[in-house]
Amino acid sequence: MKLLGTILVRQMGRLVLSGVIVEVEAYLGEIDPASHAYRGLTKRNAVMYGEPGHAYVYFTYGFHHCLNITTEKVGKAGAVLIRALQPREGIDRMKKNRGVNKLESLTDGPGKLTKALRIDRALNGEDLVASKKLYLVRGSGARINVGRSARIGIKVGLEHRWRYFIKGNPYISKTKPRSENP
DNA sequence: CTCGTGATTGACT
DNA sequence: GTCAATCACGAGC
Repeated sequence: MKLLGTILVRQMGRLVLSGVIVEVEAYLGEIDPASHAYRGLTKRNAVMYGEPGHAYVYFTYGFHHCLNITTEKVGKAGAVLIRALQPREGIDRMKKNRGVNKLESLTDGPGKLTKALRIDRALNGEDLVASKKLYLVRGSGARINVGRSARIGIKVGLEHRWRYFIKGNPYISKTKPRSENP
């Protein structure tokens, strides 16, 4: 996944928060039962059908926001869920936003990183190329060791191993995919 | 350390 | 009415 190693920047006035993307999951519409777009276009997932390179932000579990980046052409649903970041700039501010002091648990989960970076549905549909509030910066290009596994937190579509992460990075999420069935 | 569970809103059936 | 791409915390090992 090309997004691994890319830097995600959140800018609020003079304040800059950023981190390196270290863990992602791919979701495709139609063929993917775990995707929000599996049952077709709805109000919530409309952004997934729009242009690639935009932010798809949704609210879940009554507490958390999750950040996705759309990947497919207009009319085709597809997005990549950003699951974890390695904090880079504005770390003190992120700690404040999260109310924690440990660097490793600052952004090692999809709900955590949106809270740390103050991402909410106001940023849904944001153009990550043109935006000044939330955008991507090409990484260093350093060689990275990519691992792969089943996706986390879903009950269906486990046959697709579409979770990608930087192997050995301490900031990836610790939760494991549910492999068995209750 | 690992495991289980409660919290709480919005969108879909 | 039901359920969700999650997290924090407390109990038990």
